[in-house]
Amino acid sequence: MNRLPRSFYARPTPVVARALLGRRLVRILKHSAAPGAHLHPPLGQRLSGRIVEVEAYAGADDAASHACRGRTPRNAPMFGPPGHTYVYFIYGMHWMFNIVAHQDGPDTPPGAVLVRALAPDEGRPIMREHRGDRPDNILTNGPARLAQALAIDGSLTAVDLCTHPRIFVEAGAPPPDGAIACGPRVGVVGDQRARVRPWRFWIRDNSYVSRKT
DNA sequence: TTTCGGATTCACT
DNA sequence: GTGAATCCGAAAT
Repeated sequence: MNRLPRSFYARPTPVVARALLGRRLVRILKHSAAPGAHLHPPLGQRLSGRIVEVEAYAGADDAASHACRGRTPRNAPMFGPPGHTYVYFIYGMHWMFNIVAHQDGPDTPPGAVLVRALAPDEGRPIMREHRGDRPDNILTNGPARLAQALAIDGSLTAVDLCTHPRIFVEAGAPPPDGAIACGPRVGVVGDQRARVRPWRFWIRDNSYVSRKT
């Protein structure tokens, strides 16, 4: 295990977003209670995938960011230390997994990176169960899908990726610059500046990216 | 206390 | 391509 250090997340949000591509998001599930399980170390089932698509949401002047209207109980993690999680519920049924990322300090704007897609790796059979036995090509290509596949919900908001035993990001292998594409974020409507900001980053030609264009 | 709409997905046409 | 599902946070009443 080789977790990304706190300093990785303590940079401008779009910089962190781009740098997260290719890294490995890891989720450790508790073992089901098997006879004699208490005799062994709590290793747990390991699920993981490489991050292939992300979006940055940052600053007081980003109308698409949950933090744009100031701190509330929901978005409080975005105002906290970099390297923590921000998980929220939307559309009455979906969980979105974000990583808090912004420069450290008293007057720096809050920000977070939405993880939109993974290329699934370890624990695929378990992810498939979580996803209702849907085919592998729609296992983790979408923010709500990957949260479901990795069993991520609100209980994992505001936890520290640098120390939490059951969710973290490993250094992995970032793609070459030429393999990275960027463009406007998905589902952002209204405010013109927010709409056109090229803060969605993905690995070019990767089949797990949530949508074309 | 009510209303509104959302960083989405799925089933169906 | 279209509409439904379904809850909660935030703003308005």
